[in-house]
Amino acid sequence: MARTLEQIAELSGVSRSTVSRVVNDDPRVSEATREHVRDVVRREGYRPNLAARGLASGTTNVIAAVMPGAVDNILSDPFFVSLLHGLAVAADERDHFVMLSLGDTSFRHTVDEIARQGVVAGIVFVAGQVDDPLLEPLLASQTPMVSIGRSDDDRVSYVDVDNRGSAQQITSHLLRLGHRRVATIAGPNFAPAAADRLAGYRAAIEAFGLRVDETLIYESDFSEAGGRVGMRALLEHRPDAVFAASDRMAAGALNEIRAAGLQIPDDIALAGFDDMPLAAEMEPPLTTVRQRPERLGEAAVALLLDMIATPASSPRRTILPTDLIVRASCGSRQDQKER
Amino acid sequence: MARTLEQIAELSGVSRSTVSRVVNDDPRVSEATREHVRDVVRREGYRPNLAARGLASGTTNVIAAVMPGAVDNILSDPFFVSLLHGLAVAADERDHFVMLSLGDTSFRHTVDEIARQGVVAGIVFVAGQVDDPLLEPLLASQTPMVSIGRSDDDRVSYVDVDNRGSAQQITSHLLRLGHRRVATIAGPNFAPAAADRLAGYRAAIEAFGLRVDETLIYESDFSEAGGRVGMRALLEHRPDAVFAASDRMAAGALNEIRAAGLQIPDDIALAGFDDMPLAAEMEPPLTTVRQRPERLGEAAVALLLDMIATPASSPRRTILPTDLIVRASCGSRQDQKER
DNA sequence: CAATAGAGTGGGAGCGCTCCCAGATGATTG
DNA sequence: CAATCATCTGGGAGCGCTCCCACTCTATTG
Repeated sequence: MARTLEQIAELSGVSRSTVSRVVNDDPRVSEATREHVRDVVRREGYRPNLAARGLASGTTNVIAAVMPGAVDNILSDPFFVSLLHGLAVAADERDHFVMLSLGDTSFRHTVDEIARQGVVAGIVFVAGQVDDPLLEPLLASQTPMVSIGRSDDDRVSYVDVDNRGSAQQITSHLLRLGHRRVATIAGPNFAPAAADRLAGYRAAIEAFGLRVDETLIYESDFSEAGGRVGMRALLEHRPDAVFAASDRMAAGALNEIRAAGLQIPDDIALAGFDDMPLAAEMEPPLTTVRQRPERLGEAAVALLLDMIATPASSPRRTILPTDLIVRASCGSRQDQKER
Repeated sequence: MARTLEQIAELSGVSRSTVSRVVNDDPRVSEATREHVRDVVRREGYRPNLAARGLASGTTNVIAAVMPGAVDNILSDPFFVSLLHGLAVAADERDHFVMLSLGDTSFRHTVDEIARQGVVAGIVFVAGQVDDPLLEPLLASQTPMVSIGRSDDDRVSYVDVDNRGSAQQITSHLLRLGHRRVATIAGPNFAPAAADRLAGYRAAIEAFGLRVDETLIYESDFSEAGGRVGMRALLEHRPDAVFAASDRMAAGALNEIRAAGLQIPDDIALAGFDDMPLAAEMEPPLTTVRQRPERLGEAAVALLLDMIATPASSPRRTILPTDLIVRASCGSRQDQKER
């Protein structure tokens, strides 16, 4: 059924080697031969056998996406889903496959296997937390790896968005609108992104010449429930604005604010992070930071393939920009902008 | 670095063949030899090279998950995410890998590649619609395949939940509670699950001795927005209960009902389908049909590996049960049950 | 006790490809 | 015009495994 290199060679009257060169875009083939072989390849629908190629060359065109941590958290989050999408698209565009390795430590088995032999050309690693226990075995495997999200480990290459800068920007925006008691519902401390956003929040307040009021900081998780809990706690301290570290948290906060009989943005301004579809549909629409997780995925693949193509000892980093999306929830109507 | 079969053979003083037998659990090895070789394998951390194994045996332990259709729709839906999770877990448990092929027709390329050569042992196919255009090439590839969700094509093996029966059950429940003008917001007609749920709805009404009122049926998409639109249209026809074909639609319907100043369940009872986490948290909590997409994923892997192990000409089907989850939104308090 | 059957083991062949070296051909040089 | 070179092509070797056949050895049979 499926043709082999040898058969294509015979059909086009050249040698195995020449067909191989054509298929792999090796320049040392005359234009005429190349064209002819290409025709035959097309006509016969020939595709090289991946296993054979992998065996002979010692590499593959498979990228592993390792997403550890509690799966419920991971996958219910649209962020990861978009990320995965970006990975898949980018990999496809570059003739690579994405192999999935989801889940918690029970997947240790698979991770081992992925890491060990030449199964995959590289790994995209989505760390669940700072110093994820999977990091070490993955690094030890010597397989090229890109982490999604910053890592303190200086052996790790990563792609990330500018969490700190974005958080500072949106917090500054709230301050510039006249809010003074700007609170934040932070993400879990063990997540680098959460720590960075909190740091950005602090930086904005200090840059504005105010002192950070620790009672206006509540650490929670990224979920909607987490946002509700955080908001409930913060309401006691009478903030006039809240920066939630994720849109889902902002949604929870919104419900809580409303339950307290307060108006958004008049009584309390609200801002989120992510710009999930949900954000624009909230009532009022949510001011937030737009990040494009698909871009992260694409960038990760690009970086990874680059690292594979031209190995370097030092890790590489890519930081993606974000956009501040101003909507009604922060109270930045024209008249308010001026006050 | 990585050892080969041959090296393990030498280290344990037996032949390549014997090690291969041990690794592959071939019974034709004496217990003593087996133990000894196992020890060496463990000690050396030996893992067979997948590419070599694939080349020699002509098969792999990779399963492709092909999820076509508009990705935004697919991946924003927790259903697919859970499904993917189930696939990944089940595959891992059975020493298989999941290769991801997301996306629309731009992925045709990858699908081609997956289908053609012996890259994957089998395919789990998530059809976006009836007669998905990807179905034909996938079938033509002769690769064992399991579809998630029913297919009319009698060459297709699939796993599915009992959409029709579940919809009939929940609709009957509404009827038994005393509701007579039971409407439904159906899913898109091209989705088999949507068609089945609608059929179940019709069946329940007829089984109850009523006539189906076509004005009480609104076809929409599975999204929350779709639910809102559908509910808005249905409100004109004064239903006293609504069965939404997904929880997300139910959420949209709920907002719309509330916006119309009506009470749930007193003015209009509401029921959904899926039992997403959201359902229990709605106000009031949503009566719905629980399906476990992870189970679908597991079942698909189980069926697929079964088909690979013992090929049969006729397609196989697995239908998974669902649970009716009664909560407050349908108005089934004790006193109402009796009226 | 020769004939036969099983159980356990070893090694050759080959999966389809890439890599490397060698050869053929024609163009370029002093 | 012989010597050198670049360009293109062909074929051997081998990647690490599985599969098959052959072989040895012990246990069983009439």
